[in-house]
Amino acid sequence: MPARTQDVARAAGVSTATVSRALRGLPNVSQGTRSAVSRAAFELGYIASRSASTLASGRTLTVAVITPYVGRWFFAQAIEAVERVLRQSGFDALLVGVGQPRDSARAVFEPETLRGRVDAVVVLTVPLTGHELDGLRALEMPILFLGAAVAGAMSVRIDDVAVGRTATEHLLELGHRRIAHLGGDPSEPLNFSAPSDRRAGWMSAMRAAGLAPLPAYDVPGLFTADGGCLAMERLLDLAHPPTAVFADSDEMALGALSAIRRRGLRVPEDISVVGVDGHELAGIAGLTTVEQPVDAQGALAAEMVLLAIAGHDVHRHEHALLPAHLVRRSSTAPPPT
Amino acid sequence: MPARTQDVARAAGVSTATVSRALRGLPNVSQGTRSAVSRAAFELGYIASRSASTLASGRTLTVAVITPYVGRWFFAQAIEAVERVLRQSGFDALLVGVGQPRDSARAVFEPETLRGRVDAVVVLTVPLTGHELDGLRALEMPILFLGAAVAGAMSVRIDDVAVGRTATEHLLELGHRRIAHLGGDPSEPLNFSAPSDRRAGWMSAMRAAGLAPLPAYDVPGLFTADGGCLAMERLLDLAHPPTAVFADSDEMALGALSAIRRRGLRVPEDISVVGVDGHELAGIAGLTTVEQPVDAQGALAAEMVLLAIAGHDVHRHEHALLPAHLVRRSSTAPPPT
DNA sequence: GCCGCCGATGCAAGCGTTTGCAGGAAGGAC
DNA sequence: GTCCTTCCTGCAAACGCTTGCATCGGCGGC
Repeated sequence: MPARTQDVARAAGVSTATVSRALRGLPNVSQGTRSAVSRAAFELGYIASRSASTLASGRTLTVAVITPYVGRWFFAQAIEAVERVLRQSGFDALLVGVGQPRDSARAVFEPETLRGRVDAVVVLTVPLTGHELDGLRALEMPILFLGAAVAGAMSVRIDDVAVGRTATEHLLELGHRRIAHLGGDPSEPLNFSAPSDRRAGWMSAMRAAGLAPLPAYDVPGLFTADGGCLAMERLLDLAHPPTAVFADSDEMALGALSAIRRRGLRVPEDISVVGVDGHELAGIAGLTTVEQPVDAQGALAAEMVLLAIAGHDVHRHEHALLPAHLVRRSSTAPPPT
Repeated sequence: MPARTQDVARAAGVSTATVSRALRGLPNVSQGTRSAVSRAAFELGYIASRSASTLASGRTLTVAVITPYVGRWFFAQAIEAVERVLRQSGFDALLVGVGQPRDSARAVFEPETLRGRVDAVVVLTVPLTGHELDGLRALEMPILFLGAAVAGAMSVRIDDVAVGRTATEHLLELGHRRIAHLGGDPSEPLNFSAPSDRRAGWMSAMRAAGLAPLPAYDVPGLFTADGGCLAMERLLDLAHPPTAVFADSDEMALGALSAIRRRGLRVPEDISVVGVDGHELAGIAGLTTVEQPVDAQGALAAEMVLLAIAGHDVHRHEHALLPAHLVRRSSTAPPPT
């Protein structure tokens, strides 16, 4: 039913080879022929078959976006940006969700299935096994990690250690000494690098201030609002609760805020809270946070991957580090005296 | 480099036709041959070329997910569910973001480009133009609308009129009379059906209670927390502010909550707020809400689409309506006396 | 013991592009 | 006027799988 190359060729009075070249803007096609072919193609509503051209050329015009979550804030924002930029360049985004945690009960992510299916891969802070990583590399196509750096592949991220340090130093400058940390899930079989890096930043800032980061002050918040809420309650139950909390994500920080208020304590008078991300609701809630440019990271990731697909090997191993900056709001203040 | 059908055929001592049939579980292949082929395929790490098999068979094993947003809560949750179920059935999800609002400055969504690219389409509450809808129908493949009902296509959604009524009736039962509504963006060139349906539910419940829904009480919140915040401020500036607010989404409701508190008013003592969705942060914030099963909607949508692809015409026009129910929390109470 | 039927297999023709190679026309240099 | 380039164009061979059709045994019924 739909028009084929053959139909366009016939209508324009040329061969299919010329149609293919004309439509893709290849050189060695006369101006007259080119416009004749374009017109014929337009009139017939011709759209080249994706599978046929992929089969013949090996190009897919598709990029895989591998992600452990779609529903969580960071991932959703990043996916949106990546997809937008890809689409603007005529590329499709193939969404690949890999279960998390990826215990043996679930199907493993099998990079091999992407061979011939996509031209490049964007991996969203998925903690891959060595096996999966090797499989990905064996594909011999551009790979970009968004939110983590992996040797031998491109990456776009923020400096998570600096993020942790920035947040902690902000609290230290306000005069806090008992600063807790709400992090990821230590029981996750594979660790994301962001939480451990942010924790490292927290520790480093504490030590630099001559303070010892207490183990009891380092609690898992699972990167969810509920988790942050529960973790905060645990902290408040301590004999000496912290006067400030640094949460690895805004979602956890918002959970912490509600736990604090439910106890009848005030923020920031009794306890200060600082998060990470730049979640829309953080602004609404007056949460001080270390804002990261998610949209920019996603867009840059897509652009780098597109360059690599186009053969710009210059970027094949580029590691981009985008700035994150503290946004002071009303959830942080000096500790109670 | 990767193994081809030919290689497997040679290794198993059969023809490529038999390999194809054996590997896909088609009938008329002896048990012995089947296992020999499977073993050979496994040992060679054979994976059939997607483009070749699509070209030859017309099947793509891919479903397009068309969405105006990825970053917003409902969409992100729904996409995650749809993708998960598709993947479990061996299908890929092609993410297609269509700009919103889709003014002339942006590339229009062109359904024709999906021909031969996917086996079915899931449309997430995108308000399509008649032209786009016609284009989609011309594809002659299963189409399912998630979050809205469109004649001649499958759909999965909640009863949005009932949602509006449920929320409003809850407030009426508590004794509220001055009930406002935070809705979508009336300036959107194309209207989503959810906001207008929910508004209709609000109006219907008000009228049933013998009350006239005031135009001044019907304000646009743009479906964002910021928008909800601003809209709430406008309501509070009225000579006679409402004693209760029904917001079309939890994100707007959370924005409203913060606007109310920033004015020094208390929730629910001074003003009651009820949202819609079941956002994780709604639970944390104690927001009363009409919870909708987003994950279930997404999963069901994927399942229906898969059935339709498999040729079960029974479902070709099925409209599934999932239940939403009120979750009472601490943001609603009788009005101040 | 013959015939018909059925299950298992192979043959080969697509599916719709892309692309290396060759042919041919036109134009410039000598 | 000849020869060599330079462009443009077409031919036809892939690309790797699917599937209609033909073939070929073997088996049961009569």
